[in-house]
Amino acid sequence: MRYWLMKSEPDEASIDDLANAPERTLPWTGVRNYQARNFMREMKRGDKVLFYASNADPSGVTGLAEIVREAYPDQFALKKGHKYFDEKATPDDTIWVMVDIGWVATFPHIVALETLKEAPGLENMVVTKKGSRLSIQPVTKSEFDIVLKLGK
DNA sequence: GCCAACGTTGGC
DNA sequence: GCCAACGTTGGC
Repeated sequence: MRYWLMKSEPDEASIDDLANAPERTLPWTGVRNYQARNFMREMKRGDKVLFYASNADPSGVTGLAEIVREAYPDQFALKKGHKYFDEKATPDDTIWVMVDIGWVATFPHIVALETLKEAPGLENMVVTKKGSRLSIQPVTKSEFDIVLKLGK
């Protein structure tokens, strides 16, 4: 089992949106970065996800999710006019993929980025590093466990 | 294949 | 809203 961090701006999808969605699952569309896409391709059903709110006040981890459907073609890349349209995508190769995630838990309070930066053991966590813009990041088990504790 | 220009992300 | 840090594009 692997662990991940997935960023979303609250306007796009928040942990509450996930908790209130039908079957408490949401498709994770719109990833248009190759490194992030490649991580999505590695995701397996049951992998755990730290749900991260970016561009928020404050930004931070708001809850837990898990992978309920592994990578499949992101059809929005084919939809002309859609904000996730990519003119290089074809039906045979949409270039981009999405996964479905399921709600697991909403933290009683957000674990702010500042808290993550100060927490012992998270010094090497990708999200705490300067200039880390990647929207999908791998997380180690020990990092995951520390964040879980901070969220309780 | 280099790299300047441009666009985007996301903390602050 | 600013802007640093990145990623991507495209001329050469």
